[in-house]
Amino acid sequence: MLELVVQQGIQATPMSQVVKESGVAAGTIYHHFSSKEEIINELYLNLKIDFGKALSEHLTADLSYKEKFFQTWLNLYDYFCENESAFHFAEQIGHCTMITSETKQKGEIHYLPIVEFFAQGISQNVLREMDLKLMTNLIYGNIVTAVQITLSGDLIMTKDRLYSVIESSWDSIKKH
Amino acid sequence: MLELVVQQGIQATPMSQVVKESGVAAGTIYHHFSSKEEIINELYLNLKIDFGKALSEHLTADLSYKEKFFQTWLNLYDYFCENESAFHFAEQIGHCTMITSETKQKGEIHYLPIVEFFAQGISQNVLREMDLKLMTNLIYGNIVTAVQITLSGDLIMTKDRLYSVIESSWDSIKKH
Amino acid sequence: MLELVVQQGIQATPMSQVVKESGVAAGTIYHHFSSKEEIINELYLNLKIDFGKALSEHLTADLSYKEKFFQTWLNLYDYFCENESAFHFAEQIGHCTMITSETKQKGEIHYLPIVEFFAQGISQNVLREMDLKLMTNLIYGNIVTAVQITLSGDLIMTKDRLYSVIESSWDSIKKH
Amino acid sequence: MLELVVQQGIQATPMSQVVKESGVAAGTIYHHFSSKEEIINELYLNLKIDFGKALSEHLTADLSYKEKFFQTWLNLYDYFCENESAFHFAEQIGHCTMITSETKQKGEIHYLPIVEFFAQGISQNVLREMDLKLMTNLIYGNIVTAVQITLSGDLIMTKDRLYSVIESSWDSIKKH
DNA sequence: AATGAATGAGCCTTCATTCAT
DNA sequence: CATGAATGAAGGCTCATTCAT
Repeated sequence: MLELVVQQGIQATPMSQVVKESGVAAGTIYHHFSSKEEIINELYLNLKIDFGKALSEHLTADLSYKEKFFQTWLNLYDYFCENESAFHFAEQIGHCTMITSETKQKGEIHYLPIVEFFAQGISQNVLREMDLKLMTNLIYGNIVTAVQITLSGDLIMTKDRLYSVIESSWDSIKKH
Repeated sequence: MLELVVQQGIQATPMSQVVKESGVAAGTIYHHFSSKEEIINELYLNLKIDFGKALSEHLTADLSYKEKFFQTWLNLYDYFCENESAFHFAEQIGHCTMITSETKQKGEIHYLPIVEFFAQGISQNVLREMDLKLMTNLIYGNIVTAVQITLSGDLIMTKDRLYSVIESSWDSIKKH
Repeated sequence: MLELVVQQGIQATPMSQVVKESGVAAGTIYHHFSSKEEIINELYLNLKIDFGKALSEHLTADLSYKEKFFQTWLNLYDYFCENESAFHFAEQIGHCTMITSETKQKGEIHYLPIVEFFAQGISQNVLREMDLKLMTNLIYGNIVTAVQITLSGDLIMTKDRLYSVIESSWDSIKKH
Repeated sequence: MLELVVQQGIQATPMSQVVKESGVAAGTIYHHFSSKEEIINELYLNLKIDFGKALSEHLTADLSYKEKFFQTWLNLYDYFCENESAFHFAEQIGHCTMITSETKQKGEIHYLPIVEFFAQGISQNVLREMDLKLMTNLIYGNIVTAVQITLSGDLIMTKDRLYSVIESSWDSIKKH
């Protein structure tokens, strides 16, 4: 059911549509969730879990730090491109007041491995000194930009272009 | 009048609120604009003009290319921090279907000097080879990230931190 | 529910009034009908069915053609006088664009027996040669006129006067 | 200016359109009329005058009573067919509460010659005994029916058909 | 637990009318 | 006299939510 709402995409989706697509009655939904806000928060959390999972794929021990960075970057990029509605949902979440700060905090847990990964990079002198929040958001922003351009269709995202962007990302945080 | 609606911030703002805050009657607004959509589009365009103006401030001829980049970056960052509602409005614009593609096209005109600035950087071998759309969006994304963190209050944006971010931005596109 | 709206009478009646008089909430109405237009069309069809039923009452086999004509005429006249709002509704329907041609077509089905009755009259040489559409509309118009005068109260419609009108109607289409 | 509103046709026409089409400002209109209702009433009266004029055209002294009836009938029929908007306006007038009974009374003055014509017919034993109001409305209704069918385009109103209708009208009131 | 009809505040917009200029 | 910007109540309709069954 949560999946369905994600596929709908937006928090702008009326509950009436959710009801129709989910195949259950309005009352039934409100048996499980106290409000639309709760559904959105639940969804948000589920997505964060998915993101967390996606991020750590294909990260074998034999990869160098930079290679791991590239793989992680690509993991999120691919996930968003393949789950367009999840991406748009995540995009909209940022600009709506429906997500409680409590939920946001809960969601960040799933990003801890990444934050940890960046922290390691800094302590190992592979990445430059920078506030972790700043650094992670900067890179996340880069990925979002790449996904936006890819999905908009304004530009065909060739492999060359994509790797050039990742390289940019890397250069922006790597130790000089 | 446009200013007032911008201060409201969001296109999700109901007209009833726009009416209340603007201090004029509903009919009055519709005397000047044919629909909410038109208001939003008008606003969008006005903001783009403002952005364009803000971007080119303090760009004296004596500055080096990198210095100009820094100044431009700061110009937009400062503008957004000082016009928080304009920032939030711009953020939401991206995810709503209200802005016509015609309006978007018109809006891009005001960014031409920047695109030109980046193009120069590439042709002068100061910046790396990269699609212009990609490059500008990447940097724009960096600024947005910085503004978001600043405005969220999660992190105090000291001068050091800010310059560290701009340096990151620069490193991500400068010629190796 | 349909009945209630008919009692309101007019399609010029605002939905807010329909809501108030019907005793249900606005949303409830739109739960059953997708728009005001649909309500009006539904109403129109229901009325046509009622008309059709009313028209064929008391038509026993022992009546002569002329007597059947008189009875039919009176049937519609009585129906309109007893269902004043239905009459006014029917009157207004003609001048509004809300009724779709599809609905109109559906509605005409219920008039077929009458048209058939007139056709028989012509083929049996009881009625004069005349386009059926013209003939039925002429007689319908006579009835409407009589009802209007009756309901306006400008003139007391005595039995004598009424039969005089029906006689006029009859004379206007009977074979010389 | 009045003409313009008639051409618009309907009382459903918004004043804003009247303003636009008339070429004068809203305020100007309200200098001359205290309300939309007054405009409609004024229009109504003007039309009644026009009707009155139309009715008595081509009525030369050499015509027989029946011929005069035919001519009068045709006068109104032609007037309506040639002034479609005036016809529709008149049609709508009946079903709206905007026309005051005072106005209606004033309007009837212009019909007096017709009423007189029918009265003569009765007293001269050419027409049957019938309440004058009833008789005039019956005939008026016949004309309206003919015009409606003509303007609807559902049936091509040939000369034969038209004269057949007028004959029907005549037969409905002529002395047996 | 599940239903879905019912709710009613709120949405964007229109329009007859007013009033300062 | 003329203007037209301003008014604000009212219009049709939506939608998150409730509640009797």
